[in-house]
Amino acid sequence: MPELPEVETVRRGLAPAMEGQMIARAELRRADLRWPFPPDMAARLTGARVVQLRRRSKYILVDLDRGESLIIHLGMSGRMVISGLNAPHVPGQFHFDHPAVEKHDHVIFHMAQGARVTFNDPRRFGAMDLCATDKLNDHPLLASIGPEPLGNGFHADYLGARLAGRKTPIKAALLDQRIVAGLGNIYVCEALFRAGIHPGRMAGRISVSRIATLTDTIRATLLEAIEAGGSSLRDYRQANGELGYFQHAFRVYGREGAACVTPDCGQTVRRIVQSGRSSFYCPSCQR
DNA sequence: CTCAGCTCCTGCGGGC
DNA sequence: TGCCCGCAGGAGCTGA
Repeated sequence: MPELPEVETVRRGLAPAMEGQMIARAELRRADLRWPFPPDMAARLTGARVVQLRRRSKYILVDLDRGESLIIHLGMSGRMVISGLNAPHVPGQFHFDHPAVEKHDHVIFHMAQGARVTFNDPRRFGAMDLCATDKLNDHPLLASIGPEPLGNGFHADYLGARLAGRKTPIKAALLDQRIVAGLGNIYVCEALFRAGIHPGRMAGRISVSRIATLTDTIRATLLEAIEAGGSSLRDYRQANGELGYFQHAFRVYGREGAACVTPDCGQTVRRIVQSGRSSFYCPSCQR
């Protein structure tokens, strides 16, 4: 579920607890998530100071003062919970005591100033790894990821070139992280709806002008969702310290059988399965 | 290279 | 109430 906007919201939410702070102890409550942790991961994190938190695609990058970075992926069910951050002057403040350790709390970062950051992931599709900061671009998980959709490298000419000749449905192409970074099932559905493009349309058969519209709707959809996430941080709605899962109104995702939101459309949102994933769309608005 | 299908994992909801 | 099944899905992997 966490796609680019949710990961970005988590990154922003973690910053007050982690940036500039030392990791007094990294508590690994199991030896692996999707893959085994580096065998010496706890030792390499202990005593390191967090320089800054960055995001690349759906990955959170924790730059440490030792020239290494911790790579974190939330997978599908991964979440971060902050506790014990007693800093009323910090936006997104959380002041409460540490809760009891729960099932699926796999990694706990004990920060030197008392905050605790807990990574909980029932399905364990998440991942963590350590990598030299100046070699991150060569890391196997990051090396082949396409441009950031909110960055300068993502525009109509680029996307048109990458989609040219492709026979795969546009839905699958946009989920391909090598083409564009950070999109998942939800925001692909939403962006295609806004662009008026049917999810089953062959990627290589979309007009130049519609591809330009699509790049715009991808950006707008993501920016709106990030804004909604930022609001949830500001509004203290994440009162339990859990970051990244916020209320957001989707236009088609999860709305099978409901009325299309386009005024006077009158159609009903449909769901189809493409390569094993649900796609939601309006048969009238999307062609 | 491209593309479809399988796989990992657990929680949840529907059907009976 | 309890059991079984299907589904959710990011992304690496395999095989055609």
